[in-house]
Amino acid sequence: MINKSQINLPKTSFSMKANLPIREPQILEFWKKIDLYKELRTSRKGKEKFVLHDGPPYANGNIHMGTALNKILKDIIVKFHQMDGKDSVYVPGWDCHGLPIEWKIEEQYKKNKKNKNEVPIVEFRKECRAFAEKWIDVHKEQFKRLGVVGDWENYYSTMSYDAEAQIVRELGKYLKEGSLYRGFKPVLWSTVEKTALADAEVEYKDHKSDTIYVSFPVKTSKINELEGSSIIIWTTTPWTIPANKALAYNESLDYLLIEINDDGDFKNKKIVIAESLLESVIKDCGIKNYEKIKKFKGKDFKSTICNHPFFDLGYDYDIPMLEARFVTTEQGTGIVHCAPSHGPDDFNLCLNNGIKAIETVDGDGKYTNIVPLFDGTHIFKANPIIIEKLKEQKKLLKDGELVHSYPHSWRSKAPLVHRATPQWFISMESHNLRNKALKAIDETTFYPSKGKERLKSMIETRPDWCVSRQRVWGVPLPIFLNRKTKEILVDEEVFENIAKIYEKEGSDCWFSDNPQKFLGKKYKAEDFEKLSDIVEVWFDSGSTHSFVLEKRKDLKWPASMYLEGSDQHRGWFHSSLLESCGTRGRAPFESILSHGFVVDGKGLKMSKSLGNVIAPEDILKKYGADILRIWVASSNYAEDLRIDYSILDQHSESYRKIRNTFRYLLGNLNDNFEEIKMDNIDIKEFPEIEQFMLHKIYNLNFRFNKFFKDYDFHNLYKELLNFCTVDLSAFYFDIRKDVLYCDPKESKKRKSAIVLLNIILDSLLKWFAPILSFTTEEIYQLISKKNKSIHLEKFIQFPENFNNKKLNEKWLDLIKIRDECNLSIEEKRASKEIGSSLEAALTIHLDKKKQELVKDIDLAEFCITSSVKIKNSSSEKILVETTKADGAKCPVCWKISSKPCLRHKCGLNVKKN
RNA sequence: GGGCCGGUAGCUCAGUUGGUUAGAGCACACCCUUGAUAAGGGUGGGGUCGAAAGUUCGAGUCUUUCUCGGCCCA
Repeated sequence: MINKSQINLPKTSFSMKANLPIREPQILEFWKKIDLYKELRTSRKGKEKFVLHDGPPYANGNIHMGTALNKILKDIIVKFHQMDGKDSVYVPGWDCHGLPIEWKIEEQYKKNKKNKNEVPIVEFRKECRAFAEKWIDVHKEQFKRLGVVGDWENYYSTMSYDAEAQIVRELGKYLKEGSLYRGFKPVLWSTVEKTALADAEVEYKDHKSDTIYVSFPVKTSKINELEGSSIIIWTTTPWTIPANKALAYNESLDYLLIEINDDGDFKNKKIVIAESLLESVIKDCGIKNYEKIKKFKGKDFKSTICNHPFFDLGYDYDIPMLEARFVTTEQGTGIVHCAPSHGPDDFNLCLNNGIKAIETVDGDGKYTNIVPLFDGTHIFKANPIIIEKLKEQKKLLKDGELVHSYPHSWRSKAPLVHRATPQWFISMESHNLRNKALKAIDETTFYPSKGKERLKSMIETRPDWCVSRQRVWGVPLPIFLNRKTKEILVDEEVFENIAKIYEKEGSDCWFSDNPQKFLGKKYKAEDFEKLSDIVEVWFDSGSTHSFVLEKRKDLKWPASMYLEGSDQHRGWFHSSLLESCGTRGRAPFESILSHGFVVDGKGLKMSKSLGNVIAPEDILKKYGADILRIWVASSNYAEDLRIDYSILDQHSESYRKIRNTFRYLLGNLNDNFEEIKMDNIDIKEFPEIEQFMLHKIYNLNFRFNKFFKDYDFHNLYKELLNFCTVDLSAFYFDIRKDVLYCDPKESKKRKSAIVLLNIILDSLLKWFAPILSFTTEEIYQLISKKNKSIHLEKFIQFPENFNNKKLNEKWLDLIKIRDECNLSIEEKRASKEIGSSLEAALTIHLDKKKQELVKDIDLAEFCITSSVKIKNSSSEKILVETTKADGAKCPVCWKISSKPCLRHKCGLNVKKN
């Protein structure tokens, strides 16, 4: 018997078992030790920059799958560009101001029986700041664990003094321009938190509302028949009736005047409703007997004036009927009651008709003293009283209840109301902001392209931007109002003075220090009223481009890319676009990549109640970050991304395949990697199969580049995985085991294979590095003497002469023959005549053309059999016969032959080498 | 309720301007191997392309409706 040491069996210290949860933290330590981020910067100093500007996550709570997906995707892209030779800079950031953190602190107060109102604002804000800082630290570690490389030491935050200062400067620009104005508008208001809410802070869920059909007596009308009749409206907010100022109709609808004959308050009364809603109204109100009096067009309502249902109780003003497109026949009566203080549509309609909104409800949700009868009543307790009063006045046709989708506060879950309040707005029109933004969208590349339309349609229809909030944890609006003239103080010197102060000490002082400090010497504090509103958080994060991209020397403005979840079309993409277009006339990004949401294996969103939530932490513990990174790379981010444990199991199977591909390479190279100078090699000296593999590598790299350019990672990953399984494991590796194990080390054939293995290892390492950040590093540390880290490497440029279309075609035909051989072998295997393919002797019947094809090919080697005989055939069809090979098995190469094995002298005289 | 996006094998994904019998890898089954060995190879089964109707000589691809899911808005 031969000694196993006499053949070249693979040997490597790269273990088959990955043990990622243990190994990855060690690699993180290593990156820390070599200061990878700094090395990356140094290595690309002066090169073209790729700046992926981080959308700041809110510094609150542990990360979830969505955040993990986002950060990994960012990291993959950043690493791709870095390996593409660019200086690919990533500076992570956090969004720190805002209601959720305030709420957390207030919760703590409640727990400790502390009264928030007794705590000075500055102290409260300090606690908010500390809270945000704590979560930034937590996030930082969680993100690093995912393998995300960035400038973690010099992250940005919206609460840094620099940021707060710059936000003041940005607002100053709008104030100076005149597009930031004081308005009085209904905004979504929480009477619990006593604040206006941002769009993103609103949740819609089912709510049971009181519904009422109310009659408004007609005072005067051009339609004679309407005299003495009543207009019927339907509303789900009875408490807005005292604020009613108008009624709205749609001129294109048909309306009916009917007379009710049922007993009750409305006996013999005439009422008006839309024709198409007649059935639903009579059913809803239980009207049994009625008579149609007249049908008329909505436009005939023009100039009709009604009385308020509480006319006799002090509501003796006129209620005009106004035309409005927003009136539909989906629900109600086809006539809508308008309270300009309590609805945006109502507000706009009334404003256009000279009816101003007034403050009918205060911040706590109580009617103000300008509302007769209800002064001091809370609106949420007013419905029964109003219904009672309407009954009393015989103006209530019907009341009921309705469960419908209704806005709620995301924090307190309390129902919200529209309430007219003094707020600060950035106009979409006054200085052409809308048009500037639309143009900027056209100049931006979107991945996937459907994002463009999504953002566009939002910008086209959005109202003016309300940037004020009546809270404390945020950047104070830097506004002084002249006590006499009520004019806004617009003076760049003052804004700059405030900014300078914030840079030094932060914005807390706005609330505590003498206003004179901010006004400087030019103005007297007693002449001005200092605002106490803060800036809404979307303005904060929308300004990150100004205090991060513009301010930092290592970055550039505009960013190469913004990358966030698709919800950010209305969030950060949106606010950043507007802020930047307003101040700089263009978008702060060149491209936008948006990704879908993480859902469970069935496509349902993750929720505690469904019990389908998977935390990144669990995945890291069970699988490791590289598996999670594979999940990210292999999923199509243009749509929602599914995840569950069975999906992760599949991906970890793929990971093992990739890992074993590397193990084969390393084993046969005995961990001695040698970088091949590819321009110097004479590929014609290689056996054809090596040339064919070089062709495959060249073309794979071509597609790789294309996929990378399109950020099409799931197809890119699939190509790489298929290369490992199909082209390497089942083909090249399997065929070449014979040469690698059994041929002498100095043989030309084996040397060629070794060159190929080096090239393949090098290529795979680099292709996979942005995705398998940890595993490729593990391998790189094993074999390379060149750089400190795989991530400092560049992608390989393959020489043109690797590309060989003609050879490729030939080999595709050869593989067809091989497939036929395998089928034939399998038959004999199934009938138990042979086991291993080396026990087979093949006879292949080929026509002349195919014989030409196989002329220089060692088919036995190619099919991994002991022998192949070619026989003439007149048919184009490939016919293969398999018989059991005759003779003895060479103890070295395991081929069976009746003659001595030439390569190894039958193992009897195996050379030591 | 409205707008947008999506539904192709158990899983992740391909499927050009409508044109043969809808593909790949993984998973699965069976077999082989034991010199990549908690690995490797071979073969194979598996799909009413979410549902229905329509346009067409022909539909996974176009139209409509419905359904399920996601995001956004009200």
